[in-house]
Amino acid sequence: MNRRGSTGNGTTRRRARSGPITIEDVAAKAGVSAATVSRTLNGNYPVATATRSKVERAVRELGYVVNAHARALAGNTTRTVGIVVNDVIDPFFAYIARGVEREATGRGRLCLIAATQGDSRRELALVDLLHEQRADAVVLVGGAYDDPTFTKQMTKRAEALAAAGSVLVLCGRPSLGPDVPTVQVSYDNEGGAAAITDYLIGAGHRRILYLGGPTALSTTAARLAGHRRALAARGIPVEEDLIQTGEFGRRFGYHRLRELLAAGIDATAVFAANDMVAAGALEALTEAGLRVPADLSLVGYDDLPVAAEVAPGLTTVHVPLEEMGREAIRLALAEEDSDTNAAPGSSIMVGTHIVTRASVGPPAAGRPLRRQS
Amino acid sequence: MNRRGSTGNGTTRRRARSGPITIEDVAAKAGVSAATVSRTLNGNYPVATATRSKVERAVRELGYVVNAHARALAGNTTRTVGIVVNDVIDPFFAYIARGVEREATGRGRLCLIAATQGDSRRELALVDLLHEQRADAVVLVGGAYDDPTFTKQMTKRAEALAAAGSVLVLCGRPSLGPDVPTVQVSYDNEGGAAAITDYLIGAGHRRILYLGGPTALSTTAARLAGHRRALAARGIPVEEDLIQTGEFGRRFGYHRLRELLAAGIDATAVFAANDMVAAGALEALTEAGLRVPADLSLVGYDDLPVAAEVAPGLTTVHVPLEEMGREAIRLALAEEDSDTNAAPGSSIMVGTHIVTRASVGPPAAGRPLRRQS
DNA sequence: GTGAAAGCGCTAACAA
DNA sequence: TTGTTAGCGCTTTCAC
Repeated sequence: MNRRGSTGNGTTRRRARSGPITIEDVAAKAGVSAATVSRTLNGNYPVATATRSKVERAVRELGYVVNAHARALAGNTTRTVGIVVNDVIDPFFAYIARGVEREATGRGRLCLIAATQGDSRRELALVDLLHEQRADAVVLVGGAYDDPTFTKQMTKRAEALAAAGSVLVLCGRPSLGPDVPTVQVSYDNEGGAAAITDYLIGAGHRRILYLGGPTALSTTAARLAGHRRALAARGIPVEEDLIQTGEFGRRFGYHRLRELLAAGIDATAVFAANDMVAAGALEALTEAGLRVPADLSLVGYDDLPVAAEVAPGLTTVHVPLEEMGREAIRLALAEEDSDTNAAPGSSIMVGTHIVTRASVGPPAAGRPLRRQS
Repeated sequence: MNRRGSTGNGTTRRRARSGPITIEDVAAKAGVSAATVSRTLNGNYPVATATRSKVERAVRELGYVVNAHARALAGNTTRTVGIVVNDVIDPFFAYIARGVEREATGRGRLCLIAATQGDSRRELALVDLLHEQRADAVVLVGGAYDDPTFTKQMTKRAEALAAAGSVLVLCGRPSLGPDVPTVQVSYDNEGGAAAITDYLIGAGHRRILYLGGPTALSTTAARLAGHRRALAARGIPVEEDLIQTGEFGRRFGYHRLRELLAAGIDATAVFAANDMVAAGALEALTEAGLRVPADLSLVGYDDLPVAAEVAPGLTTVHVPLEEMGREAIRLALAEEDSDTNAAPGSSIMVGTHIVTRASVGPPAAGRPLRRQS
């Protein structure tokens, strides 16, 4: 409905209309052709200065705003990128999203964002939706689903995207397989974990409780792997009682450590799988009347804001999340912009480093540790 | 480049092509017309069951993905909404963004997001960009700019959007004026501030330090106004020394309170203009060896995650941020979907309530308070 | 229930 | 430097 009449209009005057202002309207008002208006607006073609000002004036007076969809359709270029996250609140995702948004904006792209709420089917549907939008790149962040069916379905979408000249970017999540056309941005998850475990060992700790993080998912299981590796490298036996995996949230850290404390734990330090878990652990410790780091040392992972906000500040592994988001777009658009379909799937790994705050000290004497009084 | 050849193809067979798969390809494969494919896909028109399955099969086998831009152009419907925030990291914005994203997704819309980084000119440019995208609604969140030129420019955009059948939504930010076509979602900023001040008074406090928040911007100045109003209502004189406005960040809370503590302050409670400031204040207090709430009570505003994360938990004013985001989209799309151009600018105010945690107690005896030792 | 045809608003050859 | 002319891929009358 509300379509403009055909051009077969009896009068020679501009036809009276109510619809949106189009490039034709601007052209008419400026006394030039639509092509000239287009060229002026896009500035990718020589236009006489006088013509240019006439056009600009007409645009201003008419309040003309180009229709991005018409442009996308005709020009075969959308100037948008998509990002799919678990949840826009979670700082882990939010920082990556910030990097994506900033880099995209810097390259003149708008950013489509969608949240899965941890639902893998929604994730697939959202990738489709972003494909429909013909986004120049679709970035998938963190939190993968460890399910072969899912992997197959996502692989199909990666291929479809690639066939359509776009690209699926895996940001901080496991690969879909060697032959799947994706771009990958990862960080040294295992290395960071090994480094901070080694840091704890260097501070004199031998009995370190590993707390939190799912057991299965490869990306995050890497942290535990790094922990084990560091222990092994120093010849410290791994005691399975000291490996307490579970979830990634603050609540898990609080509750599990609370239980452990009630039973009494024989450890001098806690390595929480991420800062959220660490914050929960700290709460349990404080509640139990235990001081950090005097009674127990504590480290986290990710270097989220909460690590700096708790008291004492958390020594943790810094992950350059925002940088990863930027890198995701850089890589994706590099493939895109350089017309070469050459690079079948570039991939990059960013480094991590330890941020020292106040939560680590030498091992305390008395053990096992229990809730006080 | 890469355009398909004209239809004047010598052969009767499907022409060999490499370009994207279009609705025509699906139609050919299913042995129906493009119109039928369209109707099947949109499900808004009767299609024979047999035909439907043929089409669905063709879609699946070809891996066809509809082109949203072509659809938008032809159907005059984009199914996207836009949101402009200061920064995607800031929980205040992130929660509202979550509401917008969820409500939009629930209504089959995709969400375009962009961040201003506090730059008003960027904000104007981003609204233009979202207009180009023909977003069904453009939501502007918080952080307004107190500048008549800016207001005029944004007003122009609100009008342009309205003329184009879209709508500008002001979410938690001041009105552009009575005649500007916008939708507004606000919260009871002043009421919340009055309520929590009254809560403090009820707990026995008479000398309350108000800390943080810009002096100028109307939205946030409302908090100070509410504070004053509650004091006045109880007949407590306002002492200007106890009004310490400034910024909205954690750093401000920390540094300003630290200075005040060094000089000694004669107050029994602190009302921080938001939870960030409160967190900073708490840090300064802890560092000074003062206990909350034993030595000093402390309240915040917004009920951001940090309020629950610090120890002791902050008693604060809960602002239903996510709900505001949802409401923004509901209102905007209600105007949109009900074709009535009737509602010139609906507006809604959501309520706030106090969340009680552990940071408020009875007034301490000894005063003035100083840094200990 | 289905097809043919027109056109959404723009860009990109190709001429001039 | 500018205008003319085809479409981009889809939806939607209007017929049948």
